[in-house]
Amino acid sequence: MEVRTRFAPSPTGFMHLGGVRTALYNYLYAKKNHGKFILRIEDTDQERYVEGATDVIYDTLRACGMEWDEGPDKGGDYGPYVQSERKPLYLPYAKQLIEKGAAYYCFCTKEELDERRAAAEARGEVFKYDKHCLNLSKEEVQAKLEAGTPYVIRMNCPTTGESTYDDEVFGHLTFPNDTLDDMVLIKTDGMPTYNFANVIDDHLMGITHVMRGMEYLSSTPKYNMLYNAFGWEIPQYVHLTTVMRDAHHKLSKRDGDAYYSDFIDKGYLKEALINYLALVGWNPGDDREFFTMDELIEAFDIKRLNNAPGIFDTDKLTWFNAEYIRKLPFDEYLKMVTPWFDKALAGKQFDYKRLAELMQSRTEVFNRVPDMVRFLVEMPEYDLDLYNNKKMKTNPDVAKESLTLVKPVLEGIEDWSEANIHDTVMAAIAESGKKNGAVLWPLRIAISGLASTPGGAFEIAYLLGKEETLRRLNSSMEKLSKDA
RNA sequence: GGCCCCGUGGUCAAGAGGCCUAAGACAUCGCCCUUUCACGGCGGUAACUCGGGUUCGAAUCCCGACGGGGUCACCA
Repeated sequence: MEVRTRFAPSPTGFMHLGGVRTALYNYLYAKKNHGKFILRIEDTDQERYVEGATDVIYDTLRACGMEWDEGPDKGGDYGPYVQSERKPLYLPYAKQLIEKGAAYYCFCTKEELDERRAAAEARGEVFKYDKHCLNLSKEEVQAKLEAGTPYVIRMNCPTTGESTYDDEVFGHLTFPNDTLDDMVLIKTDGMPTYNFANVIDDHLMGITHVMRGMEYLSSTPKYNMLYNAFGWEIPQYVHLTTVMRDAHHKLSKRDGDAYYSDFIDKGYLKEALINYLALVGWNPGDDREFFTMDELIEAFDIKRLNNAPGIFDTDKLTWFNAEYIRKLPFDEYLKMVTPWFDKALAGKQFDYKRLAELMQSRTEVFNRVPDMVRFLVEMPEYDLDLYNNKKMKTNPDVAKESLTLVKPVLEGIEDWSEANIHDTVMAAIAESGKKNGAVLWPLRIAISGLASTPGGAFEIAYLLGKEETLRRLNSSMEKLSKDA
């Protein structure tokens, strides 16, 4: 039988990383088995409708390389793929259930239920719908319906015994039936609830493997009752663990670190994000860590899905990102880093190509770039203490001598190329008998004002240009004789 | 609180009774390379939640405790 998986997000306007991972596993499993990956939009909550939200879903999935085989914008043999467009479909199924005695009309209002729920909570009890409306006679129900009384349709759950099912990740699961609540299938507005639509659609769309977050673990017995009531085959369940921010919280929008776009905006590469995400809760069984999408497809195996929640480690993601950035073809890196250079260096002319060469191995996340290059346009205030470096055998006094030595040398350089600056200054140092570090360290400090910079004294002098280099050198020498 | 799930270093994890004196990666620390930093190379610190069983033998199986998470909506 052909494998058919689905990703069924509700359009909230953002793609949660946990959702991206769920989509990814669904995609990988389908592709691995030469099956179909279906995209279905679950928008049965009309109050939560967000303009443009489906585009966010499309764009994210496509950007990551998870092209779906069937979906709202693509069609397919099982459409429509947007639940709100499927609305007329659901009621007849609910009515079938009523005829079978597996569901019933309920006329209790939301307000009444809220009151009863509050009362139950006040008594320290768990609220469970008491099947009040199940006891209504056929005539009473008929009368209320004819009178146009608003209603919902509830599922009639057993209150005794237990339910079991098998999950590919969690194994054999057992739940006592007395904790099952008669969930609403059809809402007052005629829309199905997720709980209902999900079952109907998964069946109608021929979904063979349901991979979703483990928050559905305990409501799955109810879904199974629905499948059974209809006489439908129950799909394979693959419940995925939660992606956590730390041991106590899942990734949430409040941290500003939960959405795909948060990370892309910060300058994380989607390839790095996908690669890392795949590894939170899954592993290939060997020591491989780097995967292209095709390699993930090849390596993916449900059996290697973990059943303990995983913490999303930004440090590791950042490492992945830095690795991916280093592997970028230079031209691509240059293109990507340019806007980040612009952020700090706006207006001034620098040799971006050379700067990029120096920066590529030092870039972990693009949003850290501006702070790393800003010193080129604005000489930082710095402390004379920076001239103290034991290993370089330098201190403010040594620095003063070194800078005095190097200044006329720099002034005399006509061809301000990096190579020429290097050769000329190195020759002068050799002639003076000084140690390289004793000259080069102070020089770099004098023209950068920073303890660490992307590149050494020559690279920075070159980037700055002769005029600015000498200007900084002079001002640093002044500072040195004034304060030292 | 009821029910359910989970429990190997700070993090991701390998491990499916002897191969474990517990792999690998990130982070961290140290050394080397080097005109700084980064890259790269080498090395170190660091874990089976606890308590009972079962067994000749347990990180692996069972029970309990503890800890964490999930779920109890006309949200998905």
